[in-house]
Order: sequence, then C-alpha cells, then structure tokens
Amino acid sequence: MESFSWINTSLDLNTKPLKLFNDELHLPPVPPSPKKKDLPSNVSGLGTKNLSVKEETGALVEELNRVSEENKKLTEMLTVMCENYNVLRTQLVDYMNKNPEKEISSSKKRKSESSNNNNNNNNGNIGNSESSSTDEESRKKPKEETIKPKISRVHYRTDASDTGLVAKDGYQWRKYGQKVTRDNPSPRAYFKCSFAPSCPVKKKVQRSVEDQSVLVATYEGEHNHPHPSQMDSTSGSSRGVNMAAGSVPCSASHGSTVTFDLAKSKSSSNDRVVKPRFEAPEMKKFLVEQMATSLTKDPNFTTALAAAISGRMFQPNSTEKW
DNA sequence: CGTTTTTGACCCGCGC
DNA sequence: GCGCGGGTCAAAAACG
Repeated sequence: MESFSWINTSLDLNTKPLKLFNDELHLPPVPPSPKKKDLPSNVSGLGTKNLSVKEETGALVEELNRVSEENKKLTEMLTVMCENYNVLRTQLVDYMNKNPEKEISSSKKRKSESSNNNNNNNNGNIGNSESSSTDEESRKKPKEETIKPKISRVHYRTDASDTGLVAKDGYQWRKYGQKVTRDNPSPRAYFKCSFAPSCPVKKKVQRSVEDQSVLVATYEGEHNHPHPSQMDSTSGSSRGVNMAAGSVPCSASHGSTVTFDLAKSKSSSNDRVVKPRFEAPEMKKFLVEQMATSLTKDPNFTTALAAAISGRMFQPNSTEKW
C-alpha cells in the first residue's frame, strides 16, 4: 500500500548547445568565483572582433531556436506527465471505490474538531467548506462516490543528515505537537497553518521508515488563503516568482484540462483568475522541488547554467533580446 | 515582549 | 471496562 514511486523529473536536458555556444565564442572557462573587477580584462580581447558580430548574432539566433524547440519539448513532456498523473489518479479513485473499507480512515476525527470546522465554514464560505462538509457527509454515507481526499500526501527528499522535520512548501506553519509513533522510530511532527484558526489546514511530517532521507508530509484540508510566495508577485506585472513555482508549463501547453487536484475542490470564490493552474499547491510544490533537486544535482545543468551566465555577462547588450 | 517551539498531560476512538 | 496509541492542548522555555 505504502509503496510509492518517485516521479522521474530528470529532464535530460540537451545542454550541449550551450557548451558549443560557449566554445564558439572562444570564451575562457568560467572561474570558480569570478570577481567582477576581473571581467573587463577577460572581455577585452572579445570586443575587438567586430567582424565576428554577425557570426555571434547568427549563433545567437540559432541558439534561440534550439532553446525554444527544447522548451517545446519540455512542455510536451510535462503535459504527458500531467496526463499520466491524471490517469493514475483516476485509477486510484476507481480502486478506492472498489475497496471502500481500506481507504482513508482519516474521518475518524474528534467531534469537537468537526464542529469547529462547521462553525468556521458557516461564517466564511471560502474554498474549504466544501471539503470538510464532504468529510461530514462521507462519514454519514460512506457508500457514496464521494472519495475526494482532502488529505494529500507529499514526499520530500532531503538530506539524510538533515534531522529537522521541516518540509518547505512555502506556507508558514506552527508546530503544535510531536509524537513518537509505534511503527516509525522517527518522531512525527504536527503543524497547523499559521493563519489558523481562519485556515484549518494541518499537516503531519514524519520521516519515511524505508528511507530516512524522505520526509512524508500529510496535509489535511486546503488553504483558504493565497500562497505566501504568491502574495507579493501577483500584484505586480512581473510573474517571475510564479514562473519559478512551476505553474507555467501546464498553462502554456494545455489550458484548463491539466490539473493536479489531489485535494479535489470546486473552484473557490478566490479563484477569479481564469488562468489554469495546479489545483493542489502541495503537488505543485512537490513537482518544483523534485525538478529543482534533479536539476541542481545534474552536473551538466550546472555547467550549462554557468556557461549561460558567463555568456550573458560577456554580452551585456544581448540581454535585451531575451 | 510577542511569537514559536517543546513536551508532558490529557482526550478520544478502537480493539480486546 | 481497560489499555493502547494517535492526536491535541497548554504551560513553560526558547527565540528573535
């Protein structure tokens, strides 16, 4: 039951062109920690070659084409991944429908807690009300097809040496308890969202029994407030943070059909924006973390990145084209 | 000084 | 009814 497979987010990037590009410019290898004062002396030889400007622009255009093609490929890959995920999720839901007695024993919560939730939900009809009422209903009528898990589980890979139980998902959490459970020697930490009680989301974080370097975070409920990292960026025109959060590839490719809705929810009143997005911020974060990890671990990527940065540093004028 | 973390006590559901 | 175990509370400590 508990076995899970990691999404292979290793993108196997085609980093060669960047290296070639670097070589074509006859640039010196990037020093480990280049000081900016050294730059002019390094570049001085480059600036004299006016003849090679055309070659360079040609190479740039070629490179641009390559990159956009690669971008297209990546987008397609991500789309396929999203679709695969949806298929898997559908299968899981089907499976759980066929085996109702095995699934989620999560609804055996305290009475007081559920009453609290109801109180909250009566006041503000925001997003989460649907899921908790579903929880109530599912307790009364377990045979209905309402298996919409408001509980999602996310796995974070961390350093094995990192002893903390901090799953960095961007939200602010307040720890309210810690327990050593029977089946797992490592303690389980209990967190509430810092916006509690207005935001009823809770999470449990515990290291995996099988792999101590894996943090298993179990989320209960949905945040009824925007992601903290998005609050600053949404107001301005720059969407840099959002792009970094990884929502772009799906929106760029497939419109609203591609959604990660682990914690299935009808669109809340907050969702005025028409832009397609991952429904579960945890899932989004998870994907981003995975991609970031696999990217940073990939020496090809780091060298390519260094080459790209150095290329831009030596050609400050060309930045306008990007 | 306000907020967060720690940690032992307590609550509650479940199985026997 | 009792014990067990997971989840939560809340006072004290730690922290910024």
